[in-house]
Amino acid sequence: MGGPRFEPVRTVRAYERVVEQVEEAIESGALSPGQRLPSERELMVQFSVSRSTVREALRVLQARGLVRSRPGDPNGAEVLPFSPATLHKSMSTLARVSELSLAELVQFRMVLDSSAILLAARLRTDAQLAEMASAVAAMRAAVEAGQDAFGEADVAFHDVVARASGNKLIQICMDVVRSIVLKLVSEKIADADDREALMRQSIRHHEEVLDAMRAGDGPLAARLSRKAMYDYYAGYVPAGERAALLALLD
Amino acid sequence: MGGPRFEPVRTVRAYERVVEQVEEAIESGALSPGQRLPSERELMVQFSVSRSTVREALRVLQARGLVRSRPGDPNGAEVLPFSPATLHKSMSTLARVSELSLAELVQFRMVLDSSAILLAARLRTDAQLAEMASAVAAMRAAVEAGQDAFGEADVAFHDVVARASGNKLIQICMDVVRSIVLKLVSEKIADADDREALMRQSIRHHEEVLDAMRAGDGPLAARLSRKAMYDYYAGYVPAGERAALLALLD
DNA sequence: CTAGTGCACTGGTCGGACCAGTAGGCTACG
DNA sequence: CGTAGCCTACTGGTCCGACCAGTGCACTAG
Repeated sequence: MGGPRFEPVRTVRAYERVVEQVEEAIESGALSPGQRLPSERELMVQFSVSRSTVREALRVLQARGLVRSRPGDPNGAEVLPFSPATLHKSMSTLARVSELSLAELVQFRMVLDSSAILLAARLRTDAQLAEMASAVAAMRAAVEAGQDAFGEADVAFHDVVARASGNKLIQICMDVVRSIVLKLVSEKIADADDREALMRQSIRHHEEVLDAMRAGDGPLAARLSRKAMYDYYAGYVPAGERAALLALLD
Repeated sequence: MGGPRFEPVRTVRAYERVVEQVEEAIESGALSPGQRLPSERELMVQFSVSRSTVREALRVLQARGLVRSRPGDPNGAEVLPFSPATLHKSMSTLARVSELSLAELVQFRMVLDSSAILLAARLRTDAQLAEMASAVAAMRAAVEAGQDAFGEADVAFHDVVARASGNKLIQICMDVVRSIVLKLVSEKIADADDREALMRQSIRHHEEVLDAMRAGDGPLAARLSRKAMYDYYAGYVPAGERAALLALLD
């Protein structure tokens, strides 16, 4: 023992080093969204690697949502502003391959949504409160119109709440998980009668939550929102898994 | 108007179609983790594209964490079991480029952690409770030993809680966000005196949470955990942003 | 002054080539 | 007969050169 500690040699691929450098430039702010990378032929000179290597690096960067390239564009690849698209992608595959149950997803939404509402009840502006109210009004108007309009108004409501929570991470995660849940649920949509009853119930719940927020009672609003989410989705969740959701209700 | 609705032709890159097919095979279960893809030269025959195209597709799949390839391996690329690595990656870049503040991250942890504790208080087994107790004991023993051991014991505690919550999504997100927070905080570590006081305080808090869970009082345990997290991290959070964290305390 | 045409780029794809690894069969030696 | 060592047939990683189909811009012809 003693003597120098040898580390296992980690062979670093050439394209990985290209990725690292470009990634670092983007995250450090040296390259900001909207700016262009040099062309592939220019990059292969700067990095002194072949175009194949440059292209593989660009594919990785593109898969990570950092850049986008268009054929024929006289400029190089474009640096993109961050979008939760890759977060969404990886969470979606997580949901599929890792066997996330609908119950777990809904439970996660209950947690995030009620927390956002708790925060929003204390931090929201009056303008945001008005936005929420008009979203609920849109929901009411959409009962007859069709399910698309109702869903959109519902999403709009929760979007305002998420924004009002002041936490971008909560906002993004709610957005991602919500769309996954909606996709799962849309595959087994309830029949028309149930749907209309569900919609009316949901509107009532939203109004209650809104009232509680208006009154500044965050904990109440949060509790109501959990109950609302449960009532809305319980029918889609296998009976055996509902117990986990009930554990979140008071 | 009227007439056929023409959609804009979406030029699909060759490598994208390769990605789609392989991805579909993996997510449908036709290819399960541990299995091998055909070699690149074999794939270029099956898809009748060039090797460059196959390789770009493999780079994308690798960036998504679905496969891994090793040079010299007589088999092709290996199909990987899902790991939260790409989720972690995208959330990390989110934290960096999208300017997530430490306050937002800690707030997110407060939400997830307290929810996990709330669930765990009702769903945990006795064995898991014992694991938590031994983790706290390890924390106590580690105060003198060093900061690494303390941190590991702390992580172990929250890991058991996350598992006991029964929600894999919560578990994974907690893991990801926790490591990001720890990385941010480790850069501005408190000086030794404060640290020891923090550790002792943290242990006391963990014991209180543990007691509440033992008593089956989930809401109390959850409230205590939020308070504990706040006390532990408030010192690292700029004063102006602490208000958002306080909004989660009762 | 404008409409139209090229040209000089871009990224996407292809094919071939070489290298450095690895695994497993084969051989030659003990 | 058993084994240590070599040899070969693969693998992925990298490079090169070529061609195509787009795009934007300058230039030209009306």
